[in-house]
Amino acid sequence: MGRAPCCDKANVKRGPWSPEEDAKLKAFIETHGTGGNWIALPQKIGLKRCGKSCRLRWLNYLRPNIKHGGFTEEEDNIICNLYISIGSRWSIIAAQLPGRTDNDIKNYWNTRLKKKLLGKRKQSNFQPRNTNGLMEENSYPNALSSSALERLQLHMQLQGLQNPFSNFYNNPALWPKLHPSQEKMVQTLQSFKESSNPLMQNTLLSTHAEQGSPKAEAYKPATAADVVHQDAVKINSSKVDLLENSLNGMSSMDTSVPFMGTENKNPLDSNLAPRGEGVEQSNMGIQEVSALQAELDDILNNRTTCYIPQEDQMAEFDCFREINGSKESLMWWSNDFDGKSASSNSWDSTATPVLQTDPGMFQDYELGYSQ
DNA sequence: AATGAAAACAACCGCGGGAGG
DNA sequence: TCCTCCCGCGGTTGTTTTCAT
Repeated sequence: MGRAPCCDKANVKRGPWSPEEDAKLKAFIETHGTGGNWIALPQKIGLKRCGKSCRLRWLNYLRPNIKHGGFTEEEDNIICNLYISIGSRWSIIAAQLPGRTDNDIKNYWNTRLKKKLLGKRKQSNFQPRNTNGLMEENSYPNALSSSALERLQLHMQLQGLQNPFSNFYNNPALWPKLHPSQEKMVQTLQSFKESSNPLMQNTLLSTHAEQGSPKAEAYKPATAADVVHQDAVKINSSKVDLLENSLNGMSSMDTSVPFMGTENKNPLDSNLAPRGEGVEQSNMGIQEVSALQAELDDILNNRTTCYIPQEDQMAEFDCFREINGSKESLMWWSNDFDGKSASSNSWDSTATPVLQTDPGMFQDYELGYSQ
């Protein structure tokens, strides 16, 4: 059983839109709106187009205040930063760039920006070396998806040695505000763990309380900062869960949830934990328990593991020789992140683009405008 | 000037999730 | 609570334009 088609494909026109079709669609929507039903809209105005096609045409080209082409350097920086931190979530990225659509940004990234940034990458490089300095087969970077590797490389290129999460972890001012119910939970849990690290509070919240709180569940993240924050919490909560469960000797632990699941899109995540392996409870020896205890302590004390490329790996990239930015350059997010931006979207020109609030925010590094 | 390759742009497709009955 | 419909998203494909030879 396949999915039912959204329209009768035999009777709809496909391909480029004519000026007449554009005019019809634009005129109708400007006077009547979409009517809340894109599927029915083409019949209303006598267009032989799929409703989805109409929607796409309107959102990407016909609605007011759309900008095409001519991306500025600042926009490049924003796109690059956000891609590295949250991946290909184009709608979220577009929400930070008024007048830009997710499709436009996606195309721009795929056709130009990515090449601009990665074009200088040496082929067949970034092979990790073993202790003898020899290339290893099937080693970690090869196991990463091209997207993950791309983001990792971009991140390293732009941020030097910094793990994107490390500054984020260490600077509470960068964290997005929590839902009030979450804040309350944090306060409760604070005394429980006596942790001085607010992120750990969030971790505990996520690990032990979030699923049981409909309000917290309903508080869906929508900003770039929210997404990054959520990723960070997810990483640590998974790990803390596993470690705590291990140390508690829970025999019923679900080891089917690896640290690096398919949802985990951040390449750096893979450095935070063993790849895809659960903990063998029954065979766990004292040494393993000690190691886990130490690892848990690291997390609780905010000593997050991060991928630090070796000198020789760094040297493999032309880009590193071009970096003149500061290692402290990852202060992407201001305190202005809050719930109000969560409702923004790419076609809402009235939405406050949170990343625009500080024009100097992206001065820490420059893209390679050498061409 | 012709032609093929590459780049850029535009549109389509299918899936997931939310809203509402 | 379940089911259906629709919207929105991200990946992919198709078309057009530009560039190099």
